[in-house]
Amino acid sequence: LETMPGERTTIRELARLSGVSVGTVSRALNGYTDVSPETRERVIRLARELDYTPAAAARTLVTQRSHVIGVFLETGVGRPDLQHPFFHEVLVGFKDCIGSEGYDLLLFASERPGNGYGDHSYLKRCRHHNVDGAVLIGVSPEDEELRRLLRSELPCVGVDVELSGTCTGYVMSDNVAGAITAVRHLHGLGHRRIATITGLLDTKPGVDRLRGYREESQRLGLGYRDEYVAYGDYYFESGQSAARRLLALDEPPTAIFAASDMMAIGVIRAAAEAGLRIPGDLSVVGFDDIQIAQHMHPPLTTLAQDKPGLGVAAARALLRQVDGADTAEPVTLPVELVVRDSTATVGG
Amino acid sequence: LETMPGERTTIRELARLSGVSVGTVSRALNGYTDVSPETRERVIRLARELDYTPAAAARTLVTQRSHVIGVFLETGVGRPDLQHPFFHEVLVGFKDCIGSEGYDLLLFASERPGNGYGDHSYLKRCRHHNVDGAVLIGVSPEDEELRRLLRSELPCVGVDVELSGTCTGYVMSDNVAGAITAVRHLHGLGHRRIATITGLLDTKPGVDRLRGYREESQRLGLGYRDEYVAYGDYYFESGQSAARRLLALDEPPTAIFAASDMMAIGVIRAAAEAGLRIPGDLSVVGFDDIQIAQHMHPPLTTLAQDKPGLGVAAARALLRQVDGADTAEPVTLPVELVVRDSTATVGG
DNA sequence: TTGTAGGCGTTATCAT
DNA sequence: ATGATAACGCCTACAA
Repeated sequence: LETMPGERTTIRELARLSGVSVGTVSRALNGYTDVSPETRERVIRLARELDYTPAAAARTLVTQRSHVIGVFLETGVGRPDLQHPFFHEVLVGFKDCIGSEGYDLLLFASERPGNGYGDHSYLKRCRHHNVDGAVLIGVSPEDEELRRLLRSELPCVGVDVELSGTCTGYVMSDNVAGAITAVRHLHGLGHRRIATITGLLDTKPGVDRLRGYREESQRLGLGYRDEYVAYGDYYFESGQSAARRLLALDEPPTAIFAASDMMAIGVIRAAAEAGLRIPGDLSVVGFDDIQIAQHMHPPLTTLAQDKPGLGVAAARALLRQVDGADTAEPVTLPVELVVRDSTATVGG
Repeated sequence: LETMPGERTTIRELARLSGVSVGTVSRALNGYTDVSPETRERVIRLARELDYTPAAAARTLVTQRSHVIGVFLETGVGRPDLQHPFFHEVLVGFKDCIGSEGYDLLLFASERPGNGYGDHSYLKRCRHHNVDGAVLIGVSPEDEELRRLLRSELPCVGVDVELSGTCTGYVMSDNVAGAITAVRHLHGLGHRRIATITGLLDTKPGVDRLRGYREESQRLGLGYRDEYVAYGDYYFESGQSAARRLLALDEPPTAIFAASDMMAIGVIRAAAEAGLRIPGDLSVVGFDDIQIAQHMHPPLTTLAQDKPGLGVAAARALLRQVDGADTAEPVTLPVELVVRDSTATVGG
């Protein structure tokens, strides 16, 4: 009852050893009902003893289902968002959820897999590996190659990017509501001169957070001041320099809503340079709730995104498509205001 | 010259359309020399027009090479190291390097891929997908299942974990040297009462950083004080509470070497609580050089690990194995002292 | 309930 | 230089 050490145990081997045909083995292993209990038990036991595992390649070939989900996680210099640990945290949630459903993840790394046949486009790479679906993170929606993928019949889901296509959905935090909450929180503390530092405005989260800021400012009758909108790119440096400009204004803001925690940290730094105390002289609200946010000095008030939750939502949306759903509703997850010590009543 | 829209273009289709046999098409596409220039050109052009890509599954089946590298990135609660963005940064370097060599990454997510055949062990999961090699991140080397994988003939490489086995190597920063450098730096600034906060001592980096601290302390004649060694787990909270204990000592240290930046940030926080100024009253050195290290207040002096470099080194080591190398030397990468503002001359 | 056989898309080994 | 043809490991009608 032994096999060669280095050799892969095949279904044929199992058949030989258990004295039935390969067809029967396959049926037994795959839980078909039309196989006698004794046979099934014998086969399963043997499979366990020999530590048998089916060859995914063979199975994929015949069933045309790979049980693998493709992941495009763009980390190039063009899309620096990915240095952001944010996406990795989303990916963890995605992985856990999809894993529990029997799928593995293929992280696309090569533009010419197997060194063959020239550069691979999004769609080509998916087809090459026969992935059952794909999740797109940090991609730019304008890309023509990407549009071809979305036009195909392959289930896709975007994270933090508004994708539309045949079987395509996306997940995103409720950025507008988050920004509104931020402004309202500051307003509630008595602030009337509230500025914002935006994220990249070629990303939907960036645009939405700005929109929420504007809407709520207007609604609260704060009036719109062009000079109170500074443009950033989510990163520390842009937050710091934007804050410097803001604080140098004739009528500087008493509160700043930054569209990311990293920028908020930059704001705090700029405030320190200017000899301002947080939150005494300036209140700061961030966005994301990254890990160190709570460990800053002072701990940062921010809008917490449910990062693993976004991953789980993406996974669910994708699996629904894979299982043949015909609709692909975009899903929006709520964000939560976490009040810590970087905000206080105005002048307080 | 058209194919069905949703249908996959196969090599057979290519053969039909170009009027040659599938064998010839395969040879033409794979760059064999024994095919006439005209035929080759015709086939390649057709393949491009039809956006043909070979089915990885079929190819894997016959060649027994998948051009896929498996990734075990343990993110469970048991191994919380993975919340650490550190490993993700390593993974980026790994991915880029391995991608340029024509490989893609399979991120293992499911314990029962395809919902079949019971839970999969490390080895089983690798065999299932026929990966050409595997990289192990955040795993515990004691695991019996893991040892079975390492005993197999499958090329493996560990990151920050000392693995040994048939075709197994590992990559790691020079943690001992890093700790030595930290102590020497502080000693050079006049510090004589230097404490440390360790990382997890069931990880090699944790042990090595402590060893370096001890060795250099002894060498410099600082004497060994048991009370100057506090135990942490790499995370903020442990750094904070360890620092509180250290600072409450009768003869508190004037400098603390923390085995991670997160703990160093915890130290800074504890110092602030105690009314101590950094670096005036206490110097702090971290380890890792995580992104926010430079943006802290004060910017953190730390030992920078080359995270993408570790990934690249891991990739190279693994590919060497895949290509048939018989040796698997562990590789150690140097760390670099980055002096910022959290360290100063004693009492300065 | 079980066996047989065809086929999934390639590559590789023969001939020719 | 090219064309058959046999694998690769598995699933799934269809037959028995």
